[in-house]
Amino acid sequence: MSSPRRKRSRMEPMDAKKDSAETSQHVKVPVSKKPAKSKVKGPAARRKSSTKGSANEDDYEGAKKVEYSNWLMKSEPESRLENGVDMKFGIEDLKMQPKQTACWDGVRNYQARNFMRDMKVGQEAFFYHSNCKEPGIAGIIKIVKAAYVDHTQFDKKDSHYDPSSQEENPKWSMVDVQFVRMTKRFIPLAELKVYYQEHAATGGPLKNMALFTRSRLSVQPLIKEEFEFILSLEDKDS
DNA sequence: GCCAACGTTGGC
DNA sequence: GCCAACGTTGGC
Repeated sequence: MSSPRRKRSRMEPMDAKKDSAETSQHVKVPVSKKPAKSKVKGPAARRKSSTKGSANEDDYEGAKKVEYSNWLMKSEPESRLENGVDMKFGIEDLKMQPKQTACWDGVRNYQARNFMRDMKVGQEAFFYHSNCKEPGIAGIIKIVKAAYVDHTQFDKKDSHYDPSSQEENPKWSMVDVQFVRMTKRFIPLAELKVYYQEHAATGGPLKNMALFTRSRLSVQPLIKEEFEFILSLEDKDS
């Protein structure tokens, strides 16, 4: 996310158009995304991008469709202006929202969007602080509303406005997330990296962790082994 | 502020 | 469909 970055707080009472059911308050969270100015015209899906995966719609890796049980969502806890809008939205900002719930808008990357579309209500995710003094996992959130249209793509005043997206065929989605708890301690990126490197060399639960293998993705999938291993770190001294 | 990694754009 | 140029992410 933007990772995040983003934050703008707008809370428009109304809008939300039908889509947003009751949960979100639009607060914005963004996450990493970028400013959206993309264009892309026609063909819409231009698939593939680089590396691995499928950038756009499909997300099969081969044929086996890996099931992801958990997620990691990045957001920026420190102020940073993007098109004049402050992207700050740390876990403390989420806690202050009504119902401690916010919509994760502003994601403008196909892989990240597709992962959000795969999210199921009730699944838990790590809230990751990026682009800040101390990057790392700060808390746990859960998905409380499955993917629906991200209204900010149509808002010219929004920093993630996407002029290429048509209302009849929206390009971008978002989910609603709710604060669950802080992790027992902050789990720094640097610490995770040490485990990743060790596991990559000798085998271990974090050997393929997206935070390192696809570091720029603002919404990342986690398999159960990754999620549980990281949770086990809460009780270590570090 | 630097810059590596990588996604996107768009000409050809 | 290739690929160079360009833009973004995000750690350091």
